[in-house]
Amino acid sequence: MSKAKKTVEKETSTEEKIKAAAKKLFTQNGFDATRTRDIAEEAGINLALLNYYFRSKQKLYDIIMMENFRQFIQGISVNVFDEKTSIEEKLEKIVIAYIDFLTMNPNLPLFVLNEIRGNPSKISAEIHEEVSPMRSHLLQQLQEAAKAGKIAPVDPFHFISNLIGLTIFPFIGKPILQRVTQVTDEQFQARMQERKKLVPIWLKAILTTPLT
Amino acid sequence: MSKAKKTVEKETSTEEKIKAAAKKLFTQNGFDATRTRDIAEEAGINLALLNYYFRSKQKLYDIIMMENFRQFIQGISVNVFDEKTSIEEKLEKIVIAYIDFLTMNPNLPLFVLNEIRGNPSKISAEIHEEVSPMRSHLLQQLQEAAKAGKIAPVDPFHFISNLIGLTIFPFIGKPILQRVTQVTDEQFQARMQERKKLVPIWLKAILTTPLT
DNA sequence: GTCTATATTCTGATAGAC
DNA sequence: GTCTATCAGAATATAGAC
Repeated sequence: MSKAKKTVEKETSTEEKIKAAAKKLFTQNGFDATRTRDIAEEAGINLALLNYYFRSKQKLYDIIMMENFRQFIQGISVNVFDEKTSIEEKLEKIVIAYIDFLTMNPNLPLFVLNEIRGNPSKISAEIHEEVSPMRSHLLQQLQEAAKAGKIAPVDPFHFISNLIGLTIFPFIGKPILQRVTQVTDEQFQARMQERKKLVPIWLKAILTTPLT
Repeated sequence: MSKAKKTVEKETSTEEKIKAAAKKLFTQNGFDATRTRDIAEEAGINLALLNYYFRSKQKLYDIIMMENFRQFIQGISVNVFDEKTSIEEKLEKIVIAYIDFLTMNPNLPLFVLNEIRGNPSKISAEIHEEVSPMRSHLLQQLQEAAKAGKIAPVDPFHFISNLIGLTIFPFIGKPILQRVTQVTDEQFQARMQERKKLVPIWLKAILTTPLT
């Protein structure tokens, strides 16, 4: 408090403006389709500044990408490790957290999937590190439920595929789904809210259905 | 038979070679990340020939894209319109056809989704034209089943989301799924074969589960 | 139809003034 | 820190010989 500050400094810094613009365009269009000039314009700054703050387009992209990915997987991590909640509750919470998160970041899943496809090894380490414990924890709890006879034995691959497919896919396929089912943006949002309670019910149904 | 032909002409034409190479690279890497030089090299021809046959990279891409998309949606169309088969049978056939098709073209879904995101209006007309009758037919049959009390009333959006999500998503998310569930390529293929019979069972379970 | 060589455009990055 | 002007390289597209 000794030194008087010029202003309250509420404005976002140039660096943050660039990152925000980059996140928007990169997640929307991917790396190759995004021009550094477009990022600069979107950020309302000059092209040279982009290279002043971040050394190159690639470095900026790497930073954005990692932050995106961390967000993407940590959207659910909070809810997985609580020892007290039952597997049913846990699934409910995971699905709700995912849908809420993706409602705020609808372009992220496709972006992440593209990134992984184009650069499999890069993100792999990150995935393994961050996701692995969650997966183990969740699957173990499922196996215990199966042993207790509450659900049918679970194949991890199918379970994860179903969980993610039912939860995330609508966001990935939103344009095609809306076109095919003639659903407006508002209706789409409403449907996703419905799925918060529907998907856990369906997952339970899948888990308890005998495989004739 | 009057004129003697030089050879049996089994070789694919230059135009076809270019299209095959373009399909491979475009679906693998997308539009921007694919270089015309790479297409030419992959096709075993000269770069100039690419512009000789197709006016530009964009025009070539448009052609490939449309053919891909037609394949993508027609993978199921054959099975939808048969009046005699029950809704259960129809779902079984659709899922099998889809999984078989995607096993042969694993990169197509992500490619198509990206294309739609980057260019929503372009494909929209195509979708509406080709898919609309199938959707109507299928959903009508579902509604009749619901009226007959065989299944619960169905929301078209949720049903289509579930059908596509459970069937297609594993192909889109293959890299991440394999990493998370520690599954090899061979095991992945085996799981997809399993899903041919599992997904229809699960869809039936979802359709018959009361929404408490 | 197919090639080589070249023109043209685009884009990431930098130099240098302020 | 921020800008203008510009460079260097890459990529698409074309001209013209064969």
